Amino acid sequence: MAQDKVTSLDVAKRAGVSQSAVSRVFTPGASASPKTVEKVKAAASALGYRPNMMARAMITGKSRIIGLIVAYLDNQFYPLALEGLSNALQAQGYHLLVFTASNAQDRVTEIVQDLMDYQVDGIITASVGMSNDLTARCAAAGIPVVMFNRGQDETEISAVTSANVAGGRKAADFLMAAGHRHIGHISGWQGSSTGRDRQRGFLGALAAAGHVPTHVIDGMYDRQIAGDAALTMMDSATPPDAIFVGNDHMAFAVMDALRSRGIRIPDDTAIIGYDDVPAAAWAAYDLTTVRQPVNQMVQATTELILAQITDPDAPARRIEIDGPLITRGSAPQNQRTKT
Amino acid sequence: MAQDKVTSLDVAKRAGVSQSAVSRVFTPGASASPKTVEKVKAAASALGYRPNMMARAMITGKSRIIGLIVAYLDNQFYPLALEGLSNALQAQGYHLLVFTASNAQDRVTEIVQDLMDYQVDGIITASVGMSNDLTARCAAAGIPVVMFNRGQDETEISAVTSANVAGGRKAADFLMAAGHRHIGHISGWQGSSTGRDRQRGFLGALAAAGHVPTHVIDGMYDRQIAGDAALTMMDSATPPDAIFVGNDHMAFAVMDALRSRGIRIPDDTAIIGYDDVPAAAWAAYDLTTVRQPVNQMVQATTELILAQITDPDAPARRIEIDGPLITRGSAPQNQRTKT
DNA sequence: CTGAAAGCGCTTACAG
DNA sequence: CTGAAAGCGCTTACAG
Repeated sequence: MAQDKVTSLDVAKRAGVSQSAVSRVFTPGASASPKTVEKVKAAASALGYRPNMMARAMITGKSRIIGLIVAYLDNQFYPLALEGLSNALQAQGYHLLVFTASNAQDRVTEIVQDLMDYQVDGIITASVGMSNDLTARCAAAGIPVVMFNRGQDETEISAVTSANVAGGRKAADFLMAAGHRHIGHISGWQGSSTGRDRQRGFLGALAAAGHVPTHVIDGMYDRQIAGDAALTMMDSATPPDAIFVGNDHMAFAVMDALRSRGIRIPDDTAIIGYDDVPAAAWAAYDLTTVRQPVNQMVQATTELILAQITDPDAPARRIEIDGPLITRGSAPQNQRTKT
Repeated sequence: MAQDKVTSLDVAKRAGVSQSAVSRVFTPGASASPKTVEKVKAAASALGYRPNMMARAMITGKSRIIGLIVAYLDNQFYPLALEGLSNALQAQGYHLLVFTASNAQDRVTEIVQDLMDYQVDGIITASVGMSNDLTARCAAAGIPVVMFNRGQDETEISAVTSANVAGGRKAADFLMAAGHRHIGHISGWQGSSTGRDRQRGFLGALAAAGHVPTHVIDGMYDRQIAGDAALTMMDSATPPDAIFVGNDHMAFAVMDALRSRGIRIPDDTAIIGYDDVPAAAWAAYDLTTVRQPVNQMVQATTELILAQITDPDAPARRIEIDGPLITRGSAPQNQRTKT
């Protein structure tokens, strides 16, 4: 069943040319006479021949495979990024070998090892921290790495993020302008750069205006923890009239939790999230949020990794992309000043 | 920078053995004396050697890569499936090469071609129909294919789905038992087996009880279309007091649309979805839905594809996994009978 | 158990 | 432009 494995030699025989000629016809920068091209193409399609990428990869050292390490596919932002990355790379003739991983450091080591075994041309990590050791190994092996939606200060490794500090600032400025004076913060995981940067921008802007947050709790990017944190705040002596939540995924949980207590949004408490995932626009949440421009981030990541693959000496770069605050019902403009 | 490319020959020299000996030490079913193993392992780790998967793949004809074709990553069900599939396969030493694609038939042809170029050991398609031609080509090339969450009648190709007909029936029985008599249906895309099967089960159960649906509209697995369909139903002469929606993703849109009109759920209209994605349990929706047991589906898919890779003569199988109806607030039990 | 040798399916100098 | 030949890094009979 199946006379599989049609090789370039088979095509060569049928076309009456050498095996090298066949190879040249299928190699982009090749030189072959129109006549040869024609004969080879005819024979190839008759036989159903396609060059073996593995063999090609072994010789050229280019697999045209890019490793992607992701975690948390329950946060809508990442599937969207994955889809965008896959599409953008596909258009350039590259493909994504996906590895799902938690943030556990040891697993990441193992995974990067696996990735390297596959001779991937590059690695994109989304929502995973990379140790310096790992970074060093990739550099030694000449494998470009780009971190997506995560920065890492200590190492000189490329990273693409949104302008998280500025974003946190926007959330604070917006809330203060809307007249809020009792503002809480349920942050993103403080073990991540996104969580830290957004918090830094947020608290910085508050402090600059002489304000102090009612509460600051690490939501760990977890629904349960975030929801509980919100209730803790409301049960305190100084319940906030607005909460900035470190990402949309947690903000939805916070809204669910508050509503379960009969707390009205935004009347009793306004909510701002971060990401602007599709569900933020759904009527049930109608969430005011700072947008992470996922398409631009995907494009920058793609360009960066491709540039580094093309030129191994290309310097690591850090790209920050600014995103607007999207005003929706969960935190309207001039809420308190209308009173 | 980087003395990359440590080959088995380098290790052999350092260990004082032949290159074949090195290869044997790294080949699972090999035979090597303890002394050889020790010397080779020492040399290998000193040099940082790891076998080149590409070279290995070329010889053995096994890449340990499985192609995954997905679409619609905005429907939470698929990211979850992707994550599960990736984890399960990773545990078996396989990895997923991801291709995102719409259902456009031509693109799929092209993609499968790409996939075959990479010498993938198998292909899993999620939410994509495969033409007979494509199926034939894969069979000819000896590449196992498993369709995930989609069946296809005409071809003898493996498929794993939930028990969609039974699921549709459950939705109908539940709604009738709850006392509903004016029941509408916003179906999944009728170009898909899931959309058709759920509808068939649903309408069949209704008919068996002597009931006729108030409306049947194809929601195309699209939020906008589904929401509009719901409003169309409510604006008609016979507004339904319950709607069965073809999947959760559309059901959320339907709930948003109805609420925007001030229609109360479930008091005015009860809603049932299909999938039981995580968001169905979120308080804002609290959606009654028929669960697709994603973990079991993932496991069955993994076992099936691995079995077919191991034994090329393994017959194609169709596996249906039954899932329970999960009762939540959007469609309570005995709703009308309580009145 | 182990080494020498052939070969997987290609690309790429090397001479024409 | 084109063919013969070497070689990419491995695995796997084949003889010891």
